[in-house]
Amino acid sequence: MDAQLRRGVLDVCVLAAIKNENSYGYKIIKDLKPIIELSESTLYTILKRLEDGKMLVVKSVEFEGRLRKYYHITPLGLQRLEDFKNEWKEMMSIYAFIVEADLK
Amino acid sequence: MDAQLRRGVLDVCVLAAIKNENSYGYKIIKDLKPIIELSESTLYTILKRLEDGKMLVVKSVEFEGRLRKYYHITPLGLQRLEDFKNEWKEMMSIYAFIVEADLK
DNA sequence: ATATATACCTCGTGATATGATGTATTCCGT
DNA sequence: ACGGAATACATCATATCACGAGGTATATAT
Repeated sequence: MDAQLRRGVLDVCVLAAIKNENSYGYKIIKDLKPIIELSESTLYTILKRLEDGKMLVVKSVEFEGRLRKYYHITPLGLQRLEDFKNEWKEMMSIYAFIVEADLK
Repeated sequence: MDAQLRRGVLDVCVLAAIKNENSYGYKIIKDLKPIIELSESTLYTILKRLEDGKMLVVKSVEFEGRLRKYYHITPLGLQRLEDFKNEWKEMMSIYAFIVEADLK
């Protein structure tokens, strides 16, 4: 898939992945694998950015002797998902224009 | 609209804008205005990139005393539009995942 | 023992959109 | 005749971003 197109949805995919349950890095990658593949370096960059933007909060939990960072979505993160749905409508009309131009 | 989302379609919008008639910078911006707004600096960057990628060719034409650069799409540019349509299908399933997560 | 899976992190690089800025001509209202 | 808006092109610096390469450490399976 086109790199640029990916960028538009990566953040939102990560938010969607933690929406219903607190998850952690390694699990997010595995959960998203059937939808969209992303490397660890990419994910951690995104998680950091989402944290800076206060769209999620992090909680370190001891698990089998090692630390595991659980990510929990915030109201701002939920808002981002809502915004995305509206942005998608705009995207659909742009897509319509492109396909229409293609039919002429 | 989200900046990242834009980036995924800007190139393709420009290609779509010149698909049916040779157009030039200033006109492309005006034509795309109802669909997606972009500044001159953005457009010329994109046009340069598309030219480098051989997705369009440029032809300078004298028009009312000044030079006007007409952009014409190439087979590679048309292919890019086709590819985009396939990529869009992937995007739709990603979107479905995001909305689905939102409903749970 | 060794490899694989789990789990985290950082750094450098290349690609990108955009605002700011510059140049030059034509058109239009007063 | 004058001034500003529209037309038309271009470049540069900046900030943002995904990602590969590399690093650390433990648990589990072969």
